Amino acid sequence: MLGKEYERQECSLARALEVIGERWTLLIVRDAFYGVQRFNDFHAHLDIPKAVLSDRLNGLVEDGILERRRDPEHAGRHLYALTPAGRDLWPVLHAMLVWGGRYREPNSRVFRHSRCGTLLDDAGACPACGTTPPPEEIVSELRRGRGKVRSDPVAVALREPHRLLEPLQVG
Amino acid sequence: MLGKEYERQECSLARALEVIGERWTLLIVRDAFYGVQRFNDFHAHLDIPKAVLSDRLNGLVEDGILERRRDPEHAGRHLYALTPAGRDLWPVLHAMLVWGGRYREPNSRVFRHSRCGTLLDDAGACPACGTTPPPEEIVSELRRGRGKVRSDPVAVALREPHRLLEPLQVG
DNA sequence: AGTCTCAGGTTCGATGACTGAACTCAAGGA
DNA sequence: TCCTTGAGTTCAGTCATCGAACCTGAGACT
Repeated sequence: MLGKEYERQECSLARALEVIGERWTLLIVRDAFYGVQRFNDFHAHLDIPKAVLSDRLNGLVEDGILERRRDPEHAGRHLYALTPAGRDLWPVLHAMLVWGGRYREPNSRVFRHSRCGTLLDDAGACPACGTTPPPEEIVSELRRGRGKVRSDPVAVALREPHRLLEPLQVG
Repeated sequence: MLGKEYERQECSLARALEVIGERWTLLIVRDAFYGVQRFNDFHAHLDIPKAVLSDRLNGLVEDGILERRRDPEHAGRHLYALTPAGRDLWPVLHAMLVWGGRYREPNSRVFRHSRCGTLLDDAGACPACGTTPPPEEIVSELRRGRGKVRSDPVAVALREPHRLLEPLQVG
């Protein structure tokens, strides 16, 4: 995005948008919540040009949203995982998912509290427990009849219910 | 933004980003919550090129986030106001303000429940009332010692506490 | 050793979005 | 009448994004 900064805005919204406001960035963060960790998996699932993906991943690492680690199983490869600051983006993501689901198109996935199996409400809280579960306690599963469009390995792996932040077994 | 769409993503987050994911869009929506209604006021407060502002306002009207009305006091001018769908973006905005305030820079404004004067918590709820007030019941005021940077008429008008969505008296 | 494949990038030209400045146009005031 | 102000539109230059092609290092295969 041309001039991703909004320097003249003295506002924490502007500061947040400088980090997560660029094209593709929030979709990358979403996939990170879904457990995607590898460059190729992001690439396969997002249809994003590799150059842009590389740029965004570097930016997210620099900004402290993602952490880059060496892949212990494959020398020379990396794994990307959300930092605590990145995990704290869950309320933002959830609010956008809810809004989009209400006004654009129902989301293809639903979210349950892993402790009790109850569907989360629009505020991200569990009506049964009366708490707002952190992402580690949220299980995401496909809504019936949806999610058959994409056939990349990540989309296939995500057809099974899956706990957020848990590394996805791809392929 | 080049190809603002994310067609291959079957996800309500992608749908939401197609509407509010472009540069400047969320800052325009923020100002609309602050009561900004006129083209020139958005322009003065955001330092946004007029061509882009015009494009974004048209897009937001098309997408049902803003409503364009004739200005009853000035023939040929317009007023922009949030639709119900636009007002429902408040949780998204608030979540981003909170995240940016925590990890980037404390926000220059704070938010209180107008009924009881209590500061809202990070989830946007009023701890005293136990409810999550809608934007019409939220008063925003400058945090002490902040907000002296900009001197445009909108920034000046916003130095007084102000109820969200209430048209701002500028100039 | 030489070749193949694959993940994870980088490089490249073409296309399209953003920018600031200049321009237009209509309404209202001096 | 001229001037100003609000609300845009137009335009050339700059910059981001796109998709395709290319590169590199690590195993794996022959």
